[in-house]
Amino acid sequence: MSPDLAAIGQRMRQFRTERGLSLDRVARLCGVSKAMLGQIERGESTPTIATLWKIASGLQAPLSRFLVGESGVVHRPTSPPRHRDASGMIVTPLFAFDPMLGFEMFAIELSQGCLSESSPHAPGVIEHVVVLEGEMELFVEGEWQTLAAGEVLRFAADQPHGYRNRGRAPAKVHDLIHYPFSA
Amino acid sequence: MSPDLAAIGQRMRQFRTERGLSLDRVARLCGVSKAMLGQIERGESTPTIATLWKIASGLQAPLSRFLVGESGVVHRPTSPPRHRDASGMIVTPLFAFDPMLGFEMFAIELSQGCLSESSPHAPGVIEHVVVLEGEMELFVEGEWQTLAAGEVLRFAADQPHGYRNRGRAPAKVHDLIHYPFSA
DNA sequence: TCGCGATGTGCGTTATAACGCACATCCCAT
DNA sequence: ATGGGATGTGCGTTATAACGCACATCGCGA
Repeated sequence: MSPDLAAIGQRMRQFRTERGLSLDRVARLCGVSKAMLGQIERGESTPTIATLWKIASGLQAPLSRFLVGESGVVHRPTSPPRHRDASGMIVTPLFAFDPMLGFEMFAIELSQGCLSESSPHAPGVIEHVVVLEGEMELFVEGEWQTLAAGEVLRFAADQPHGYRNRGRAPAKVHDLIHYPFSA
Repeated sequence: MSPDLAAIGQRMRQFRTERGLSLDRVARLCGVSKAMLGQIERGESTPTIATLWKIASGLQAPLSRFLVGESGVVHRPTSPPRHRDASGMIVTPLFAFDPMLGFEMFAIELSQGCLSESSPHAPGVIEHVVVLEGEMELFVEGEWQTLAAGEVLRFAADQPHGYRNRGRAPAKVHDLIHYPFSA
């Protein structure tokens, strides 16, 4: 969840040393003092976006090169951050929302007979549903659509929508919610 | 392209007013003083990445929402053509790549004993793996990590990485590949 | 008209990002 | 050893990000 501020310095240092650059050289390349660069790499200072941009620009690297959080770490759903809904939905977060990536992802189990109405999200929000097991129905744009295992549906979630399971077995789905770059 | 630092405040203000939020409300949502938010919106102050992260996270918006401008939304279901790899991987596209969303998503089945080495992708590319059935191993940052069903892993894919299945059953996983917003 | 809540901005203070410079260390070549 | 160049870190100063609070303004209803 947290931006992992300590790690952005480590990525910068790795990026720099990988191409054999000195702090002094980088300082001249991007117009940031090498003392500041050293502090950032050691996690003793969090840069402003202005200086981070100067660094990324001077190194010709995308911003996301330094900003992505928690890379290479396995998330084990040990004790459930698992959260049961009143309507019979069991929601398990898979990937927490990350501002740099713009989406979050859940595993959802729909018990038999479950019905969940969802009020519209913010404008531009898009949901992606992948059915893993069982069968479910999605209310989208005024009508119910049936999805079997292996089928997917992408829809605009800034409208009223809902999920239900009228089958005789629980349904397991993945739900990816993507937040827009513009409304 | 230049970051257009003056415009990031305008985008924040537009984002906020579009959903009828007050500075005070946003301040409480993301833990940043409303005075600071006002200054940022007016371009009188450039935030640190820490506060920008707090803002984006509190507003459930991607960082790139304020760093670059974009527009357009498409929502269409995709049909699944299936594609077998030489190494024993069966790759089924779930969601095709969409430039507006910045990612694509596959369902992958790893047959028993399968081994697939992947050369590095472009800088900033991030993969998200979710194990659905069976067990698999991922080579990330110099070491193999084991993932059981229900476990997930996010890693930087601009480095050498690989997948293999040394279990006795086929493994089913989802793979989401996110491409950075280069600048 | 009066007042009251809500909103956004100005102000003084504190925390800290960023700079320039000097110092310590390491690495070679002599 | 020994000196000199290159590298990374510590230190004092300055610029400014960030905070809390108070003030000005704008509806809106009594």
